[in-house]
Amino acid sequence: MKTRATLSDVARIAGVTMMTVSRVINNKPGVSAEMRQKILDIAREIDYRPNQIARGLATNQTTTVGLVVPDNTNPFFAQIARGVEDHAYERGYNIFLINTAEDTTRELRALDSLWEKDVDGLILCSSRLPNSRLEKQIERFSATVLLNRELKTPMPGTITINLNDQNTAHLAVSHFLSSGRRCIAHISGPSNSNSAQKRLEGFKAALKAANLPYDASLVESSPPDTESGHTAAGNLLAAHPEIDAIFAFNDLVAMGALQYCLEIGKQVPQDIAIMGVDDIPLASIVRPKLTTLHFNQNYIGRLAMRTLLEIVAGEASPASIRIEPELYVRESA
Amino acid sequence: MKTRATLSDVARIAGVTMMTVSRVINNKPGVSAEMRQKILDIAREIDYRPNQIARGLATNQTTTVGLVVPDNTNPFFAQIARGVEDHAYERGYNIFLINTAEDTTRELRALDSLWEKDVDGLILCSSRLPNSRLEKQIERFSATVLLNRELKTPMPGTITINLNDQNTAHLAVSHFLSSGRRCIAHISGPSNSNSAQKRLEGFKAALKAANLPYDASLVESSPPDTESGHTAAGNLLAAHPEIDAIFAFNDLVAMGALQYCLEIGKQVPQDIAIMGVDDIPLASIVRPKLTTLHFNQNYIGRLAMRTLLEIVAGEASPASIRIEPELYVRESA
DNA sequence: TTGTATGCGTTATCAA
DNA sequence: TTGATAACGCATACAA
Repeated sequence: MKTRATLSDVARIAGVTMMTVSRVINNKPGVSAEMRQKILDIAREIDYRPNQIARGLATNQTTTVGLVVPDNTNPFFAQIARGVEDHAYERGYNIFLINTAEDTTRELRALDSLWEKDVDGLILCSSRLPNSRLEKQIERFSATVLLNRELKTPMPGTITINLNDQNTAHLAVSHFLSSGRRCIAHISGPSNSNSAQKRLEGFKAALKAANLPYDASLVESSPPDTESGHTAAGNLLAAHPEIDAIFAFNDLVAMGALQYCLEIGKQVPQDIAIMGVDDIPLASIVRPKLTTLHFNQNYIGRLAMRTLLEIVAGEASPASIRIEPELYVRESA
Repeated sequence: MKTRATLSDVARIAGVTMMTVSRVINNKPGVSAEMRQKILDIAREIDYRPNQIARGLATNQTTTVGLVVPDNTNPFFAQIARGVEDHAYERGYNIFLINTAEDTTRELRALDSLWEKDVDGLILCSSRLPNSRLEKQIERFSATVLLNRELKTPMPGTITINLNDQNTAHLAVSHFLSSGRRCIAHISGPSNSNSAQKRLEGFKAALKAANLPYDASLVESSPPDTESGHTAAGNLLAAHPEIDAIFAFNDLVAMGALQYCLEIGKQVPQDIAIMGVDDIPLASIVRPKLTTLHFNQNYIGRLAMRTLLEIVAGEASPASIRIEPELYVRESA
């Protein structure tokens, strides 16, 4: 590794001070045209690149943001991350990606390390932190976007982006009902997940609105992955063979449920209908193709990054953004 | 956002110089036990965290590494990234994630920005850069791990990790042959991908070893995603309806091919066998379950990070690591 | 065991 | 239009 050129290298060669070099590098006025050109030439010649660490120390801006997700392997968050990174790239930012693995200790350490790294902003997805701790953490960052998590009271410098979980559940139940389903089960997400709670509420509300009773034994909580969905469906159907529809927490879970139903010889959707949430790419690949409540994750990711930069620029006020689902009827329901 | 405490804040309160505080923060000897404890207490009290930007400037170490992938949304790289991040977390490192979208311009900009950010090391996956440019880029980093990419000649401070692509193709063809397939097609990856080229070579070699002729019209190049696999299979089968086996570049492509075959009413694997590569989680979810050449991506990711840190620590010599595939026979072949 | 001086590469504030 | 000086927060070498 050859040692990198610095501002003073350029300055020495050009026979000027670091300041004038700094001015041209940062496109600031106050330098003659010929001097500017000369410096630019030299900089290119010796392959000078500003040291962002030093710049960060001087300006308190790192052109760096933190992205914290439960699991970047989950297609939902993978797509979100891609959207975030795409927009970050366009704006000249770099992103620190950190997984929490649904572990609050790890989440706390993630936030600490981002703070130490002095990121310009934070995008925190599906935080599992209790409110008080969460607020304490967020206060340390000058700009934060909370994804999949609400705040009891607005906080300066933070904007929340949430899926409309209530409506999501409502659309699912309505669709089941309108296609004649009568015994609807729900595989709920992690009980400490905000979305899971909201969707369960929506599920209950939708039943009530249809004058149907709510039976708690038709709801099974599960981690948000395929195997867990598989076993949850097993439990549900063992206790209630009469189930003719399952509303799953997300597509991954729905996938597992679908697989289980197929394994025990059920026809989908004839015998039992299955609906997921998210519309991950997988949903349209599996057979039967998954009916799901679509969210455009790439767009949400970009939106999160864009919003974050607006906060950084001081152009945004505390706000909460709600994203609406769209019902994509495919083959499983 | 409240302003953060600095070393000198702690020092002032403790009534000592920054130096002694620095010593206890970094666990260095030369401080009395009581002083150490007192400073620790104060630091916790005012929630002091070392500013890694400043520390980085002073030490030239940022405890930060860059991870460059074509697409973090591709399950293969998502798993790799997870492995990298998991191990980074354990070692106290943060990772910059950047997508190249298979675009060399974007890849170059990614590497430039990582260099400016002064990362301690670089993990570069599936670089699409021509050799000369690649070498020029790598020289700038003190430690780099190249994944899915070979180097003509070893370079100081860099280690390559590659899948054994030749053997991968060989295992696929052998399995097809031993199960009686006679007309084997290959959906090859991007022509500028190292892996794609090697697998194609292996494919040819395996045919030759079996005394079978190589027919170039049985090979179709395709981007490494599901839709592309779908259309590639379409092209192949339109020209050669007699194809009874397809070796796909990866599971995503295989998935698309599988879907296409099902759509035109072929039975898999009775009429046509399909094999992928990677063993992404999806492979065991889809129906029929995909037979594939398994690689443990999480392990590879961790290995890459571990290896990188060994280079950083000066404990490693230039080397090339080769990962062997394992045939996972499931249902599609 | 503790402190002083200096530097890392850059920007900001004045001055010339 | 350019330059001198200080500052960002911390670590290193050397003294005391």
